[in-house]
Amino acid sequence: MAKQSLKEPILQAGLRVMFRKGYVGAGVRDITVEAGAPLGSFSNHFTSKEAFAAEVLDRYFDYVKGLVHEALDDASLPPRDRLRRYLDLITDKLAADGCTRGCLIGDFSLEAPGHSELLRERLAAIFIEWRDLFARCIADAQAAGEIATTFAPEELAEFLLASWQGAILRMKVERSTAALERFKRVAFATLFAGEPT
Amino acid sequence: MAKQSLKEPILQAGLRVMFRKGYVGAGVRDITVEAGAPLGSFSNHFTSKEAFAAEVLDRYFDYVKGLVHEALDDASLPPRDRLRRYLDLITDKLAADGCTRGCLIGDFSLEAPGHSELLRERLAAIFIEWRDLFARCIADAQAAGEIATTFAPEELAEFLLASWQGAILRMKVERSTAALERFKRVAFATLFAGEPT
DNA sequence: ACAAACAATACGATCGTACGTATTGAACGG
DNA sequence: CCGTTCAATACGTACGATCGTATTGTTTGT
Repeated sequence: MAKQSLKEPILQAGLRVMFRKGYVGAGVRDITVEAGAPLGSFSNHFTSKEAFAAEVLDRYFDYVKGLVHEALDDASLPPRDRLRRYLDLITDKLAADGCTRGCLIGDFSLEAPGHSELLRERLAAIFIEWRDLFARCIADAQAAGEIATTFAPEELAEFLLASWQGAILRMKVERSTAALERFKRVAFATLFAGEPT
Repeated sequence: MAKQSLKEPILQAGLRVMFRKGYVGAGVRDITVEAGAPLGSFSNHFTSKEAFAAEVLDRYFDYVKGLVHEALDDASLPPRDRLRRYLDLITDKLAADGCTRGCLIGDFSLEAPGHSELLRERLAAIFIEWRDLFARCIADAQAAGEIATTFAPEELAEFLLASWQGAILRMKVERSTAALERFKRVAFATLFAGEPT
């Protein structure tokens, strides 16, 4: 080994800067300056900005998966409440940043398909994995009679994730959590309502 | 007057290019080349890229409003079917482009808040106007007993628009209309379901 | 000493913007 | 009815900054 690597700080700075400025808007220099690293270190550790972004995205998704498990694996709560718990958790985190940043996965979803086929494919894979995590919880809720079985768990999970991204998008424009709260209010009264009696 | 103005062609080219590459990604040169106009003409007609984008956005929203009225003012259809008609209309248009471009309003919602306060404010205003158009139709549907009155029309309209943007986002990643079709299927069975009996 | 990583600089391309000039069509005086 | 004038617009080009990337030492820890 040589000197202590700056790879990790650069990745973390990349996450922050890309949150602020998006994939295209985040310059490599912006990132290295934020990391307190020289520009050359970027070339050294990453073959391209695109490959770098893919790595940032993967790490971010790992972080998100941690939050998902934190909420959805909580056996002390009924399954339906675990879903709400997740959304509340995210709401708090987004509010803590003043509603200025959203979800990197959603951000990249809008930008990346036009710029990078690599990122687009990574995103597609992420959504599948993400959806399966939620589908399991939804299936449990359906089995417990908390949620109507009109739709398959995967179907509801896809709808939830996509629509939630839409709510986050609105949050950024309005600089308010109103869209997030509205999503929860409406979704849990309709989408995640019990069986029609 | 002098020579025929190239302002209009440049605006139309701007719409196309920004669809493909986003706000940051679309260079002024890309746009003028697409328009077959010299770069100087851009400076002449627009004070900045930001102001230009605002003008493109306004024109795009005018176009969208045309589609909204086309679907929502169709008195031959019951109100609830008009909503579906609108979503079908958009689905067809997005599918016609191979699911590569989405909605400029959604695209800008992601990028603009971090780059331009001007655009952010325009977007917020657009969403309000847009929502009111749908709220009226939803109110009619509620009055006709087609949609449950659990939520206010404005509330449902906001939810619809935000979630629909989320579905479009997914469409771009998956290059398929599956997310759009799923949205309609689920939303009309839950969100826009009749009164619980 | 030898990899690995830092560190500094430079490349060509492209970025958004600005400026000076050429060209145009309509208004106006005779 | 014609020629001059004038504002508006097109147009070509150039600026300084920044883009992503590459290259070349220099330092560091084992």
